[in-house]
Amino acid sequence: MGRPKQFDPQDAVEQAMQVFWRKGYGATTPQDLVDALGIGKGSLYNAFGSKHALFEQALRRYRDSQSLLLMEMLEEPGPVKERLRKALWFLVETDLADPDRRGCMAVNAAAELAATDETAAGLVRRMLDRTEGAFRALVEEGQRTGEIDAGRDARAIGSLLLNTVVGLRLLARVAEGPDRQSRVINAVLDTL
Amino acid sequence: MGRPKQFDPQDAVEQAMQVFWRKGYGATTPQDLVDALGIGKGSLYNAFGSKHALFEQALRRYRDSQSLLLMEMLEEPGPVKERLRKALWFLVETDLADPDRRGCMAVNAAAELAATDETAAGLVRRMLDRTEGAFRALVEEGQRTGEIDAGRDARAIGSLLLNTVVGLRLLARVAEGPDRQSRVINAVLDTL
DNA sequence: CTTATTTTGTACCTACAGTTAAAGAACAGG
DNA sequence: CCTGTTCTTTAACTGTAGGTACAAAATAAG
Repeated sequence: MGRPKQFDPQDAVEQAMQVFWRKGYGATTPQDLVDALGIGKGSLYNAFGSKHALFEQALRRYRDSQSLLLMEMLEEPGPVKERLRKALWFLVETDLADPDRRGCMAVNAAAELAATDETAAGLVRRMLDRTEGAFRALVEEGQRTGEIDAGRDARAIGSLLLNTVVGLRLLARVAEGPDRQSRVINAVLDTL
Repeated sequence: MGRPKQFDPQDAVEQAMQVFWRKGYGATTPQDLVDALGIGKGSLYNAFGSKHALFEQALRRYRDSQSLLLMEMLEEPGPVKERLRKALWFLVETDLADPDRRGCMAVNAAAELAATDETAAGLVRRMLDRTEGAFRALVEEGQRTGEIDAGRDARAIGSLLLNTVVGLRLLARVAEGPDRQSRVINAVLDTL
């Protein structure tokens, strides 16, 4: 019962995610959120409790959408290496095409908050675990098809790929063009 | 002429660097700086002008000290691959041994500020360029000594190494132990 | 010793961050 | 259509960010 909300909480979290992604946690003010969500301050705090709680929901939403995106990229048909190359290129192109150069929200959150916000750190940690696992699974698939030497440590290559992605997305924050990232992708894939 | 400063500006910048490194730019307050530098607010603003100007000096100082450190690591005697392995391990061990898990100040600055602070972004960019150059030079040395296949693109491997370091230092912010980073180092060096 | 110059300490100031309070509005159930 | 509940709006409120102003203090030059 009670008066129904005049906004869609899911949509609000989505908008909040966009703001936090663009400005970071600390630099985002309640006013920024009020403006972006198009609701009053009262509603904001009634619905989400605090800036930090809303950030947590926003980061969760980011995780879910990104995971989905990556899984889709990696599960397309074709040779494993090609899928990897496409996925990495997609990330780099998307990052560089973004006029705000937001990079990866999880990477940014780790850099800004990991030391002081254990909740955020844990969220990012588990996100990285999952991504590493996805890469590892892909490598193992490549080993089954004979595309990748079965003697190599799939887990280590998974870690390498995860680390590469993290690096690429950080570099996107300051990169002037795609050249360096292009070299990174080529160099990594050449070793598989 | 005039009254002499009662503190050493270089030392003050060093202390400021420590604070900015630990807390990030936005989360550092003038009060934090006053406490850490042990000087009054008046002196702070008289000497450095603004929080941002002091941050810039602190980031410059970080760059200089880090560059020196890396160059020293890479110029030690011994096989190129061993030097690389030692240097990467040193970074990871240092990062993980830090109770505050500060990671790399330049990486953190890129994640926090690149979109809004062109000065900081440029500083980080040039720092990355130099680091990449150092790695590339080391690879070329390895190619001259026959330790690394001379047919490979030294510049691309330099980019790969730079990207690896950036990733490792970001991971340090959330890593629970050295395992993942250890796998990354092994996987990268296995490919050289 | 005076003067010009720079530093220091203290006080002060404006703006806003992040949140809470209070009072009314919109529903669902009985 | 009254009641209890939940939402919305407006208005506060505390604390601090980031910085400025000013007078007193410490020097070097002459």
